[in-house]
Amino acid sequence: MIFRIDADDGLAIYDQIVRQVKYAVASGTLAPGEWIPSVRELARQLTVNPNTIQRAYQQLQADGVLEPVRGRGLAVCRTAVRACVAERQALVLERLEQVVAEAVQGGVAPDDLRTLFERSVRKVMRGGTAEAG
Amino acid sequence: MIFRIDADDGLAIYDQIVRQVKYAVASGTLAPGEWIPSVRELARQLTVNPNTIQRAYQQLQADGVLEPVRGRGLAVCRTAVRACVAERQALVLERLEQVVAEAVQGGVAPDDLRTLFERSVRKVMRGGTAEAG
Amino acid sequence: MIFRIDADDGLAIYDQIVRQVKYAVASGTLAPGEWIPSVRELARQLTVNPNTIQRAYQQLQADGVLEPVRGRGLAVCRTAVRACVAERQALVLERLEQVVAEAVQGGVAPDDLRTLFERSVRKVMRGGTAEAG
Amino acid sequence: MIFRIDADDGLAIYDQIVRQVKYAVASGTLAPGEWIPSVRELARQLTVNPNTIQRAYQQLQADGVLEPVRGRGLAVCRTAVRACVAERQALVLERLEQVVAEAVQGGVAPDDLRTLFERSVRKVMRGGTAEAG
DNA sequence: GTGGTCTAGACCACC
DNA sequence: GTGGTCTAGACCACG
Repeated sequence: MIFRIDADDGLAIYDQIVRQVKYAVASGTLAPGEWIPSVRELARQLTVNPNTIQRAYQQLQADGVLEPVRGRGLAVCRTAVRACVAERQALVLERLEQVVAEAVQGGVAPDDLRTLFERSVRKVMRGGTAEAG
Repeated sequence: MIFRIDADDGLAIYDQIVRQVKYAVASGTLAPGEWIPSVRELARQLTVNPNTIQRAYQQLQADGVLEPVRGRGLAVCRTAVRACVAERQALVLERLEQVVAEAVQGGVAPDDLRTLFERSVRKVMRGGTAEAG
Repeated sequence: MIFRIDADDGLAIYDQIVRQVKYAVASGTLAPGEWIPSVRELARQLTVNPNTIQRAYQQLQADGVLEPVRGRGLAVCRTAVRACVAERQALVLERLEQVVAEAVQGGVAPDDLRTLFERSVRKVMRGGTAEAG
Repeated sequence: MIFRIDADDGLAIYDQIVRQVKYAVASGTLAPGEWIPSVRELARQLTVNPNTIQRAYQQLQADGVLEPVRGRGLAVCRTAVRACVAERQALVLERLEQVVAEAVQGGVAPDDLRTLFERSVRKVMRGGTAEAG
């Protein structure tokens, strides 16, 4: 499990962690029943304050993704996968709609938008495969 | 010129105004040389604090989109159109790439992403034309 | 609006605040649209760290009870009352069931339990009216 | 002697054991002079860390409910019954008062509270008898 | 070792 | 002035 934090994301650090954990659960990288890194451990890895991690984990518990096991740590809930997959898709759709809406409203032609979209996909795929392989 | 402010956008109000003015210039809705509403006027229209409008207009001046004319008000710069068009496209592209990157990294298949994208475009086109016409 | 914090409650301070705000909304003491004391103000009143208040308010936002108004403060959501009333009743019922279940399971006779319950009600009513009047 | 541990109780495991032993003594299920299961035995039965059982037994000794017999184990004190009965009743009363106080303070009408209470008793009696018989 | 809570104090953006 | 975020460091209960 490796998380990447981007301080310039605009999104709060704890929120980036929440999102990445949910995505990891949705994509199977983090399986139900598995242990998530301890608060202190992840804080050390990301060189972030433990409180920030704590806050992220707390929200993940409130969202039913993690469950605490007294004195052991935090485990991925067995019921979380479906919700995470659904949420991920809903989130992507929502953000796509927002971008598309603003672009169209701002006078970008739909066909130009499709071109830009394809360019994005290709770029990300290149970057992703290049980075992964 | 009508702007729409969404308090729940997450984006700051003054930023929404800046963006919408630039989009309006890019799409020709706001032509070079035209006058932009006064701070007080727009603040009244949007029921927003005048300071907020002031801040948006300052940013637009700093970005070279508006220029002050002594005793008259603020006019759209004649040189601003090209920059606004470029910026709009760059902005859309940047946001698209971000969404696409996160989706792919989160395990969404490219084809699923295309489906979601097309759904967004159709939805926005429907909503947009319905709302406008 | 006056909140009372009991450090020996066992329940976390921020949780006591959350519960009291919800109860206040449920009972109409805190009306929809009203402003809630600012983070710093309430922290000063209760001589508690602002972060603790902040955390309580954040959870109340997550629960849809409060909504932030940029630069103004936090207001009680207009849709929150029904949910708060229902939650209050559900919570009371849940806790009653828990106490009753443990008592019965622990060998307390139902009639003795009723006596204890009536004694509690009378005591609280006395205390409440005495305190209020 | 069978104890039931509920990890989601909120109450610490060792505390659940302490309470259940006291209740058992109060209701006569566990008679004075009887032996209580050894730390290891009970830990195995409940699949709980032996340290946790140890802690519960220590607390019970401190409360004068159990007494150690060299080389034999822990026995229920002959003087413990009265204290356990009194403590059980006091505990139930205390918790009832707390729930009632919060409910009334939160705006629940006393008569509504009585209805909720009776509903709880009936539900628990049903569940209890159904489960026991 | 684990998570949970709290304090103290700082910085930011927004209105 | 407002809320939002983060750091630093402390203490606690639990296993």
